[in-house]
Amino acid sequence: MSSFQGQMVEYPTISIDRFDRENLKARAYFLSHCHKDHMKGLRAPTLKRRLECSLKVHLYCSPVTKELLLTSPKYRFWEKRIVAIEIETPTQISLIDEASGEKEEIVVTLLPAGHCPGSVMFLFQGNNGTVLYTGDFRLAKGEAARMELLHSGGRVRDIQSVYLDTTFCDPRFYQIPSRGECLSGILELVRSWITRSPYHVVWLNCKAAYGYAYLFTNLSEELGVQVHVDKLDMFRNMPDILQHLTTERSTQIHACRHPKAEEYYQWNKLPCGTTSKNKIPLQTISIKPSTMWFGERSRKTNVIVRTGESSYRACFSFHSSYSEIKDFLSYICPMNVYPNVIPVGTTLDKVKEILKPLCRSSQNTEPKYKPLGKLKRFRRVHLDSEEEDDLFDDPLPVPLRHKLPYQLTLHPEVVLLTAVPQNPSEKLRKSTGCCEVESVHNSFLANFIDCEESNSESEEESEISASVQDLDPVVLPQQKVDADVPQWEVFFKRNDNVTDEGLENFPSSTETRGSQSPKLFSDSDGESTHISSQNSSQSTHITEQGSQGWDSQADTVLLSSQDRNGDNGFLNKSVHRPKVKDSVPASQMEQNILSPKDTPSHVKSREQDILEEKRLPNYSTYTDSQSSSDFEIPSTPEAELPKQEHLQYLYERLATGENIVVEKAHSWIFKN
DNA sequence: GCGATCAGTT
DNA sequence: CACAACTGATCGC
Repeated sequence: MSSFQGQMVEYPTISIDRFDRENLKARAYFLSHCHKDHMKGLRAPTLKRRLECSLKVHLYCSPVTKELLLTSPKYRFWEKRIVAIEIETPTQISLIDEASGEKEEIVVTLLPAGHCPGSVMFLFQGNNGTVLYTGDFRLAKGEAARMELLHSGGRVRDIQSVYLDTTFCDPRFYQIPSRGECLSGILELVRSWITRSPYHVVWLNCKAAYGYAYLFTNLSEELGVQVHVDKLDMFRNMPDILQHLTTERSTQIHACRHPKAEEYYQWNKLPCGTTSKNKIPLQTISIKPSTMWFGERSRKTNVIVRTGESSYRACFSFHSSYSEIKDFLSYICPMNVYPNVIPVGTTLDKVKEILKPLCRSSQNTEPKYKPLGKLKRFRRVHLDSEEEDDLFDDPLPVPLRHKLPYQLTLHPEVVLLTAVPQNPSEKLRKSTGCCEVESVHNSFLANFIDCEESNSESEEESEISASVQDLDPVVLPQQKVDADVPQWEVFFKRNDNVTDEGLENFPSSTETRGSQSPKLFSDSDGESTHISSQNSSQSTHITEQGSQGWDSQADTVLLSSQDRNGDNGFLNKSVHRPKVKDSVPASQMEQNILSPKDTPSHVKSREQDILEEKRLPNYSTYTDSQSSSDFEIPSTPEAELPKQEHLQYLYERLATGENIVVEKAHSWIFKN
């Protein structure tokens, strides 16, 4: 819960995300996203009255936020006073004191925050310096480096203060599985269920909050099944979201709600009814998106956790993890940082203690040089003319250039890779200002799900860890591999460190698919579910943008290949599959088919086969879009660019299963 | 009656 | 152990 009071020390005449008390006097208002806890006072009669007499007061937000806000009649009175500002378009605003006529100019730039549809960060530039208000955000490691407008003259802007979303700024929340990993996990769970028969349905037990649209659209996109929701009028002008939603209950994916949701959750009843239109009982599983987090050194487990016979929790987070926050802030390296949130169980001082070392020290006021890697190199020459923070020499800053799709603007050569098979939902993501970078890439990446120790909640039945077993046949574009840097995929061998435990997580996907059995794996003791993390925690951060946490990529790569090998012909969605006994509960089927205790030996050999294939010279066919960009954009200024021979060495050692010195690897790749 | 606040729940 | 939303009780206008 944000404890930001609405005002920044540098620009106290504007108010952001708070509209009560002192903020009633603001010359301008800003709303970062449409969540209630950032809208305090926004519909209060006092503010409404003020608006009626102060005609120059406006509310600035993203176009999507405006749309969502005005959907609610309670906020309609704002209609004439909301100014939608396009993402990444520096815009000058005059802050006028209506009593004195005093005027101050400020330039604001909206940057995508990846928190929910329309969510943005605000970058303010004015006479009191450049400040960044992050609102709530979920940005993967390295994403700040790709935000062009955070840079100037090839460097990170000199930022005076950051007002930071510190929701998870505590080492407890060291990592949260990436959006892509979570999405993949949920996708495969849903797929494994709804492909059994038309009467197998999934209920996504989501809160009434913006932020799940991206989940719905991705599931719908991948599975070709619309999502049943109660309301969709807020998306009426967002066709790319709208097309994936329906208010018609005869679909297999539901996100409809009910006041007594918990009862439904426990009894696996669908809020909109328990039988199909022709009175056939529906087989329902429920999935509750929840934040799951993992400590730095914790064991691995899955992003899907089974909580009952037919109920699951799936990892889903709207906020950046501890390591993502640290990456973000250390990249920006401002003079000051102000936490917007004090997480429960910690204090302002503790949070500051964590964040202060990531800021510029008071001794060294010189902004640190931030090499921009490819971003810098790919900047066009003409851009240099508008660099060096000189926006105020120009009375009316205009957009820096013709607006390109986000990724194009930021990382042109990555776009060449991903834009080839135009992702049909890219427009949507753009339009919602949410998660563009990661989503787009992950739809190709087929990120998978493994992460460390679960924060199981003690509720409902004892939890059963479950793992989704295989991935959908993601069509990867043929991708160019950076020839300069050794590729992890070439060297990594799945069975390096595969223990029996590890294998349990990887029953053959061909097996699974062949029988249309569930792709879930249940394990009652939880101890044996985790994938041996030795290797993957050493895995280098070779994802490109949309990059995830720094581990688990090895598994991701493996699974992607495994899946594609075993599963290419499987495209038939929503067809009845007679082989499966519809009435058998998922748990039973999983036990029957995927019992960890008797993983058939041929499964292992199949794995080996796959791994062999992975090492074939034509591996590039299967290579994820994981270019080397992260090496070229070190996440900290101190980070050393790994040398080719080092990487070569590292990968070879890992590939052959030999020990390497972990600290050494970390010093190349990770910050501390 | 409405809204703000708080505690509790999910 | 979180979030974001909701519910219900209480208080004040």
